[in-house]
Amino acid sequence: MTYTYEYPRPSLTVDCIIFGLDETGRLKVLLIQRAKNPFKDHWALPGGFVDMDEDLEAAALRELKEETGVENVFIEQLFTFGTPSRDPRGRVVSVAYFALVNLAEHQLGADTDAQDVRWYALDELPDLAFDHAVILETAISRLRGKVRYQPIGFELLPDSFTLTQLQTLYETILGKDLNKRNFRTKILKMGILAEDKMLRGVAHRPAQMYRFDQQKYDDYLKKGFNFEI
Amino acid sequence: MTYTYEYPRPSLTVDCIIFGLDETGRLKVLLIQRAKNPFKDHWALPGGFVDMDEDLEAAALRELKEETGVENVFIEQLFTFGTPSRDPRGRVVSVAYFALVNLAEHQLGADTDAQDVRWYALDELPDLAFDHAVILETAISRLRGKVRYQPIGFELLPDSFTLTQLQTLYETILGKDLNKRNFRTKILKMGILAEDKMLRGVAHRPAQMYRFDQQKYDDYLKKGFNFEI
DNA sequence: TCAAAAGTGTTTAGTTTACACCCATGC
DNA sequence: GCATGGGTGTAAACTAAACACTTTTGA
Repeated sequence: MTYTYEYPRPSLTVDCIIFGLDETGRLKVLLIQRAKNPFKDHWALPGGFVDMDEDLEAAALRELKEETGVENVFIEQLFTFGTPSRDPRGRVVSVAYFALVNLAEHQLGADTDAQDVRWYALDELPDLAFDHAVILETAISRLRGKVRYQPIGFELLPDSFTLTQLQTLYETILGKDLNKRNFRTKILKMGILAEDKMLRGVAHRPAQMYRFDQQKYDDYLKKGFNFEI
Repeated sequence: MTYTYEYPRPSLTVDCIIFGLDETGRLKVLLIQRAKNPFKDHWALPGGFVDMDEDLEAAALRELKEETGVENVFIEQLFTFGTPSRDPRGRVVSVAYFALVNLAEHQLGADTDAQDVRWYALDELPDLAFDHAVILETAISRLRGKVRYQPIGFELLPDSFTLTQLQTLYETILGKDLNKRNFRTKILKMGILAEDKMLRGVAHRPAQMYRFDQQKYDDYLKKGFNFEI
């Protein structure tokens, strides 16, 4: 079966940039190792062709699940990449989506298109296929921007977390140290955290754990906000 | 001449949302009246099909020029719209771009695809073709967001302008009144404006006019900034 | 008792918000 | 001289930034 058109058409794909935090607080990105040419054996962002009757976002979620096993994530459109030379197979335009997830909550599993799936630390990236290094750079910039006006971090951390964990995450994303006193004051003043149990069994003073309070967060958003840290 | 592929492919288009300020300070958007079906005679955003060897941004600028006569503008990618039902001709995915221009600096001219080209005030919009009302809404939200962390307005106003003009623009975009004293203090403290001549011949105290100082603006950006008004 | 990380007090500088007032012009 | 917008002074409230200190635990 073939498909014929009066004018030429580019192929349309989606790619996913999924960021996760590992146990030690390092920011990682989800990559697959390609099983087919072009770029066989290279690492790449999960993604693939959009079906004819499928929403772009649905295509991204489908490919993500098929190639990596990751599902139930909130994705957000990042940018559309369409430089004519970006794919050796011909003109391929790709709509990129990104998401933040708690790495520990997702089981990885490669399928036929991918030989392997893995979380890579951002400072230990392999060479990436196509223009995926550029796409990833774009996603990192967006993440840095987003953190300034939205309470990122809750998606990345476990349900219950300490303020030090949250601060470390912000420091990782922003790439700079923050003042403990001021960070705590600011975050708590937002009133979007609820106290949870204490973190005990550590060789230092037990930490108060918090959960993200969705109700209070919604109220906070309505008032207009500023997450500048 | 026809083009045959092994798998079906969506069509790819670009659309442009061009905002301009008129003499009286109203925010307007550039629309064309379609000369062809579908949606013949309806008003729509300028746009069209992407050529096979053409960058997305180049396609947007080409279509903009062809359909409206507007050229030499900085466009920025807004979002990609791909709901399967958005175009009655079949699956059409559209990459939307937006720009801010000084309306007075651009001469309008319709071509064959458009019967007419016109600036429409945002509160007097006609029914729009396709999902262009949704695209426009998205662009307005982006504009409101952008104004908070970037010195928008300089593209929209003439080279030389008064602070009241700038304040009125911000009030228009944000949809709320701002305090004159505080607006002036904040904008001037940024140090990105240079004094120009006085605005004379008006029936009130002459106003100091300013120009946007590109050099100082670049310095300001390097330091990190906050355009929250 | 010590190391390690949690958590608090407080001062200072700077920013934001709000309101009231004066200024220069053309008609 | 008055209507019209341009432009300024200043007090009070709030935030941000910096730094030093106390607390609680396990080993």
